[in-house]
Amino acid sequence: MDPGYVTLEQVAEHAGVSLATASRVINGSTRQVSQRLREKVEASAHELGYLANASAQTLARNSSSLMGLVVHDIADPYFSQIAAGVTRYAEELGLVLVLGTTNRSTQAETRIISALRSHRAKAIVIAGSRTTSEESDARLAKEIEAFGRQGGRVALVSQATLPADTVTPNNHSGAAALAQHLVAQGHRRFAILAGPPNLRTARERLDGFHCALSAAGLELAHHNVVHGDFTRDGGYESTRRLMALGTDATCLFAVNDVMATGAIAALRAMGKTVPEDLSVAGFDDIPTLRDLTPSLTTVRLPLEEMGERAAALALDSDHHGEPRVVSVEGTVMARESTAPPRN
Amino acid sequence: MDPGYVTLEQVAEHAGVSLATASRVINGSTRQVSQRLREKVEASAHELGYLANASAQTLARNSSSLMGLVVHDIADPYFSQIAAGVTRYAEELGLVLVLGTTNRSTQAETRIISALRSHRAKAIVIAGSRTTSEESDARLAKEIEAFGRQGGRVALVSQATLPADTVTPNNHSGAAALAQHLVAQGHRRFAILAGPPNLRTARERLDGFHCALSAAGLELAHHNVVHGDFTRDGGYESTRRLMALGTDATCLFAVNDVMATGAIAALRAMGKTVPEDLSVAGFDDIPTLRDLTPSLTTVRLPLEEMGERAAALALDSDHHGEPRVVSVEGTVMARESTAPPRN
DNA sequence: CACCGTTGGGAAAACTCTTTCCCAGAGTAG
DNA sequence: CTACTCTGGGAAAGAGTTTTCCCAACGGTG
Repeated sequence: MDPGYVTLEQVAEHAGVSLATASRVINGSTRQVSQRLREKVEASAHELGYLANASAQTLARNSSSLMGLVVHDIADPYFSQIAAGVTRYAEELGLVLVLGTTNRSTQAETRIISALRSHRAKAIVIAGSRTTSEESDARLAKEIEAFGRQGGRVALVSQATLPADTVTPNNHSGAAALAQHLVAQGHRRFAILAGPPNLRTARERLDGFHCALSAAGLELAHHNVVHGDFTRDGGYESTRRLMALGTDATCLFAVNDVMATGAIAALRAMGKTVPEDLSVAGFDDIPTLRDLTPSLTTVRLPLEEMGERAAALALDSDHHGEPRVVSVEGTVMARESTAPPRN
Repeated sequence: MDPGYVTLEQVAEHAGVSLATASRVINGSTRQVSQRLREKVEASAHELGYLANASAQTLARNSSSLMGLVVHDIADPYFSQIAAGVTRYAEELGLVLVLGTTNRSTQAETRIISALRSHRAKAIVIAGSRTTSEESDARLAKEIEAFGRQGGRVALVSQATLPADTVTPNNHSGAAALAQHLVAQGHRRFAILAGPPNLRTARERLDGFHCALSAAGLELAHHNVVHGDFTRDGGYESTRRLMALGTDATCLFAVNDVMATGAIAALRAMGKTVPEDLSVAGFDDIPTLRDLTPSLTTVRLPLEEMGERAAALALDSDHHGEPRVVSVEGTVMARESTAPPRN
């Protein structure tokens, strides 16, 4: 009856040494083992095809080689980019990455984090903007705190209200820079697809854009700001509503690229051409969207790098003070979807 | 000194019962526990904030709640779609998903699988076409076999040479159906961006397309088939090479959507318009690419569903015979990037 | 009322490692 | 030559669960 795996005890026996010695050979412990025994153990391990039992190791060491990543939706290119960065960093350190998706449910989020806690994960990266709801934040903060007491560390991507290291895009300044660019192009009246009203990221981009307009002495008409889902279809839908009400705007700013994509599709369906009838700009610079026609004016965010840096923060175990905040600047990518307005 | 976690023993003590009883209450075992004790234990567990140690459970049960997913690149929308399907299924069953990315290295692949083996994962889904290299397949087959002996199960997405359950798109028939559609539109001379020569998926799509042309009595000129990377940039590059050599084709078939995207970009850069100067078709129907202009004629694959079905196969533990193969048909999506050729 | 089967509780072994602690032997200094 | 310090090996004690095995109590049958 082949159980399918070999234990360290069998390796030790096969090599004619004690369990302790075998253990010391397999994982280079601080203790020395003589060359002779070392070779014997290594030979036996190889011959028997020994593979350590990770759970037993985790239990004995009380620390695992797992790292967690929590995203809203892995099929969303925004998150899959970040995931690629986190993955790369984890792989480099020989860590195993656990992926949890929340579908924007805070309940799922706490469930996932508690699962990671139960697995004694080393660190967790939580990506994805949070709603501004106080009460779900409190629940999450409690989980994070519990995780910290266990010796785990958390880093966040693009959200700064929780007590943990954070990598956050400077949404405010990115949106402001975009606004300045558009104003310089000659636009004076803007419409905004502002996404969900309580989503922090969406809010910051809206605010940044708004501020820059104010600074330029321009007003943003209330009826030109429409809220909707943070998705392609949300952008489509919001644009239809905006146009149905009529707008005098010459430029439409969607607070992320996928919404901008939906907006362009909606405008095309209505027989409007971009940028001739209306300019459209987005935010994020999603790689898969770079080949849209017209190509999208947007703000580039180094998403993969952000993931990597968040992973690095989460795994930097010798920092123990105030949460650190790394702010990442976006750069305006001027492309075809915006053009000076026709007078 | 707060260790940060509560053990089952502490719960048992707090509730005034034995460790065995506490264990039986927390995970509904087959054994009954009286209502009275059950409530006491539950109350204690809740009061102390008990969270089971997953490693200890895995060790004791010799079976974990982990499920593995192996992809080439999580930022590639093809894989992130599949990942979304697998995730959904895993989450439904309360399993924790471990994500491994190989960057198309078979070495990384075996490393990841052995890590999953060491964690006593329940099942693994391996997504992504394999190269047709015999020798790396053999190594992988050995890992999979070892995993099976441990009681784990593997399912593959889109590759059928290994001895494990497989969900595979019918690349051959999908490409053939696409070819038929294009021939019916009036095209007679085709060029193909065939991807890497040794990549199974690419090969099958090429073959299917080729077969259908032959059946229609059409030839495929050798110089009209160009190989290159399976990526957006590979498509761009391949198209440039194709056009530099000159082609008489009226329609260009790229064996996946991202390559088709690169092709359209390259053509545009050369001042050619699609579909007027040249029709372009792809394969996969990546959602984020649906808003391209012109919209892409392609073959739709239900990627998320494929991921889900693969997960289901991998977790269906009462099947123990020959590997099963689930074939998924693609459907031709006729859109704007192809049009009847101008005579 | 004796016997038997069932129910529910607890003690303890098992799972596979890591690490502490102890000990023998070798080397070194006084 | 003794005493002391290293060095490297092994026995055994954990780590936190699950599960087997044993036992007491109870209810029903003849």
